[in-house]
Amino acid sequence: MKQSQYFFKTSKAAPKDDVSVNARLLEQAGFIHKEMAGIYSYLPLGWRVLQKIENIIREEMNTIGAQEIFMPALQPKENWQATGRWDNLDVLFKVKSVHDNEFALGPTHEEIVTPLAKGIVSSYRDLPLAVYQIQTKFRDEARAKSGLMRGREFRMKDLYSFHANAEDLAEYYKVVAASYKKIFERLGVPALYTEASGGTFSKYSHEFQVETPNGEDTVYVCGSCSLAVNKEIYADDKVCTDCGSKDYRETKASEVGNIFELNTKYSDSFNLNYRAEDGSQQPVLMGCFGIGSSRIMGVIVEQHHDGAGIIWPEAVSPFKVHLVALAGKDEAVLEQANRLYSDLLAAGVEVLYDDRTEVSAGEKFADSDLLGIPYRLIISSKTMAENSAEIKYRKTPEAQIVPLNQIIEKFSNA
RNA sequence: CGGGAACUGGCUCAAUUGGCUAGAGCACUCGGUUUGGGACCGAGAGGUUCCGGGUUCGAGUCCCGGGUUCCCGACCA
Repeated sequence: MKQSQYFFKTSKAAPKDDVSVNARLLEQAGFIHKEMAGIYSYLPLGWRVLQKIENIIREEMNTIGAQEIFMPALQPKENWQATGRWDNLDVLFKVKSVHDNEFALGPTHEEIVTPLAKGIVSSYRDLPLAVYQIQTKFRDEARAKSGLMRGREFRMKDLYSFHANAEDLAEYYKVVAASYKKIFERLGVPALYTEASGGTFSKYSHEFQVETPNGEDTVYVCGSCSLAVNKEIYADDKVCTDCGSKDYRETKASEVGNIFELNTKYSDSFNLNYRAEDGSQQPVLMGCFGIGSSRIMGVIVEQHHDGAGIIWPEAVSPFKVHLVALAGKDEAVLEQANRLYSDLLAAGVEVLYDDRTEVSAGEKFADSDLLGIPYRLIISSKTMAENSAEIKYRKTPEAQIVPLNQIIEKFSNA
């Protein structure tokens, strides 16, 4: 993509109010734009990052046999009344049309997926099943805050599983937990497996917490095995359920995933039953497993930045390479940069090309640091004299001169 | 939902005790200069000072009401 035509603009001044690192850097660098408190537009750069995050999640969901579906954000009032949440869920958006029809704007999708499964599941032979979606969620938070960390409209992957018995549900719960661990590692934000309350559905749940000073949660991390406990259920005499240690340290963290055994909570509300082998009717057991993909984008920035800007992990960077032409009025330099850009595109390398001719070198470097793409390729009259390009790494001060004929090979497969 | 702070051009800010035609930088347009760490000169365009009321000869500034945003807390399937 040529930067001169790309739908974004960096700003020299940070946004006035936003103090959180992710809000400040993502807005200043032109990845997102705030529309209201907790509600953002994603510009091409930000949208690419979100897509990368969600594609990694998608790959891992598919790997554990979950099937992708897509459910509506606008949902029938009756379903929410059936579970009692029309009146009891304090973050629910209720919308009314000009015809006075009322709907819920989905904060989560148990009220859709459970009746949906009724049409599919009728026998033990149909179980187990797992479906997921990646969707925009709506929750009227009392206080939206910290950029993408807590929004009123946000992105989430939600997985729902259906089982014939508790053992099968417990088994899948472990499979998902292992999958989540891998996902957060791939995303560059390793998460603490954290014991938490089960809310209204179950005795317990597990959260995936990423340590960050800006996190909303307080967790206690076992010093010997790193199993964590959320403050909400932590006791002073807590003994680690995994290794028996009593040695805990306190830390701030942000919840990026949460997994629950719903058991028959929603099956009961919607009479989701199956016929067992002995001919009896039995309630289906359910699990629900969430990952906040837009929050993760914020958490990644909170963890990966420096004074000059963002430092994207390669797996989620909007582009792999930032090609910067320092051409000025030197047509030959510009031509060489253009040629390298074409070659990189032809080789399938994701490249953002700073082709702007009216912008000083210093400004280009400052913008490049702010954007945080892992590899910067510089073409200038200096590199041209050596028939080479300079590679500068975003996360280290290091730079190297590489002959032009080796550039494509270097980036096309690594 | 409680407390605090803020709101002036697309962005960041200024405007003396209530006083003249609301200024500057960034960004933008035109011309020129410049190109390895946020260059410069000249010209130009861009405003319902969050909204509504009030006080006053006169309100960006003072008063009342409302809104929005950020921060702290409470809340948080």
